[in-house]
Amino acid sequence: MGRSPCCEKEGLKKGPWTPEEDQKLLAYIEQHGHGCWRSLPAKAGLQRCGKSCRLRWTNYLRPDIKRGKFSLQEEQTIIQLHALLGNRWSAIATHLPKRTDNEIKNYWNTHLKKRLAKMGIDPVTHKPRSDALATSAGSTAQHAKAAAHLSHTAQWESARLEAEARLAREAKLRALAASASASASAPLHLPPAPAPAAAGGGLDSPTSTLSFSDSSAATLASVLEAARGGGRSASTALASVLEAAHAAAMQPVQAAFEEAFKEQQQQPWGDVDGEDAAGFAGTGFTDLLLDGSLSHQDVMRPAAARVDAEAEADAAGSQQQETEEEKNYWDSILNLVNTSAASASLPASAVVPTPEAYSPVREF
DNA sequence: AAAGAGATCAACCGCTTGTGT
DNA sequence: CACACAAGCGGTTGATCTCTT
Repeated sequence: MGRSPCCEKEGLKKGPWTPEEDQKLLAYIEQHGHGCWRSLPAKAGLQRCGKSCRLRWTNYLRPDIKRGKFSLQEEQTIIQLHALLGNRWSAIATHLPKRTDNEIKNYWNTHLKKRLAKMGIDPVTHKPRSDALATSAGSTAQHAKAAAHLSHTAQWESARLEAEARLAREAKLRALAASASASASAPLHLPPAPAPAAAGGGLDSPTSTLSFSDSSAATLASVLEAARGGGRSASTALASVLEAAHAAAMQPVQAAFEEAFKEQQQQPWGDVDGEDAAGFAGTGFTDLLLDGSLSHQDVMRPAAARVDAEAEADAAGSQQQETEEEKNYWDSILNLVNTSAASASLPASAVVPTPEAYSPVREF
């Protein structure tokens, strides 16, 4: 309450932008920067609300926007990041240089979501459909086990969050320093360029320069960093980290994607996007799965194998084996994060501590 | 060639968050 | 601390385009 609607004034135009309007907006921002969006339309001579202008600028007119078809690599990155972050489109967009959150959101809703669904993967949870996992016998035990695992994960991640609080401070300091130097060299009339992320910090930049040709480890690490430094609040960061930990359990499925992707790279595909000359096929790696080259079972095998292994462990009462498995699993994830963080020249203090630093199962 | 269905994506809406007073 | 405002964000809509019959 008390907040006036953004387009309360009558006579403000809505709907598609005309080239003339685009030109006015572009010319004004190039000359003065956007400044206060609410007052911009009047100054620029536009019959639009500030919100509409901001949207038009950020989603369409901004010079650092790449338009057109998403590359295979971008698709893969989106899927991975969505598994970790959920529908946090702006966060995902920070890891896809020159792509807007709106564009990514649209692409997810119109392409990727459907593909995953067709493959029998729940696009929300990124898990194989629940019916594939829940067998009639022993499902209760599995649910209890899953809950225990989740609880374990939450405890473990909560402990790690303490270390990440420190990282958040460091990341922000780095981002501040980077943006200060960027502003000093930015063009006079344009808004300050977003801080580059190459130095390991400032990953909340919409034009992050993080290399996406790197392994998924880099993605995971950068996402965790974003959760630390780019989150809106501590609670959001906590939620992000917990979600990330939970979603990381789907790593085997992601690995299957990678495998399918590699196989596809060796195929003589046509219709390759010009920017994907590195061998990315324009048909999309999921098509490989859909056309039968790689069966659904192939895709599901890694995840299913894990589930099966756990079920067997249950049957055998082998809690020891399971504990080892989980420990190894989380160790491997952390190693990925640490390796990536180290290679990104993060200070030694920024490297996430290994589970040995604190007991994986910890009382609150 | 025309009509209908489906896909796409720019833009809007309303809520949340951050910040200043 | 409470409030107001600006900006950001994600969900949704609707116009337009493309494909299919």
